[in-house]
Amino acid sequence: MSFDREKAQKIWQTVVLVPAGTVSSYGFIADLAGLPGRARMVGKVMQFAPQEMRVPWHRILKSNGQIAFAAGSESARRQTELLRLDGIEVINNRVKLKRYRWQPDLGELLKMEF
DNA sequence: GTATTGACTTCAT
DNA sequence: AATGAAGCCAATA
Repeated sequence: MSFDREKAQKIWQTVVLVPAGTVSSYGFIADLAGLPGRARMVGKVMQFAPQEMRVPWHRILKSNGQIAFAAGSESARRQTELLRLDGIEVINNRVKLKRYRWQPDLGELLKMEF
């Protein structure tokens, strides 16, 4: 495989920081991971996230709060279920960002400097 | 090697 | 609210 393990690591590591009960977006994660403008790469890399890392992929949504998968698809339903387990309300394949958006503090971000 | 795709985002209609 | 175009770039074909 010709995939960039280093960038992937950084992305996974960033997503792991998203706490239960909150959500974030592909673009924002890309920014935090030092890859501004590369939201698509975040989604790409998620497929390859090793299970032992327990990456909370379901907490990542589009910038407008919608689930990235087509409404009604198998993946969308699974994501919806996981979000509800986190206590997040999902309506019409979308979440209210005003209510659930993750706002990282400096302490959390500093953990990533390694 | 070129071309298309896609777990995206933003701006402009 | 909906739609389209442009930017993005690694993975697939």
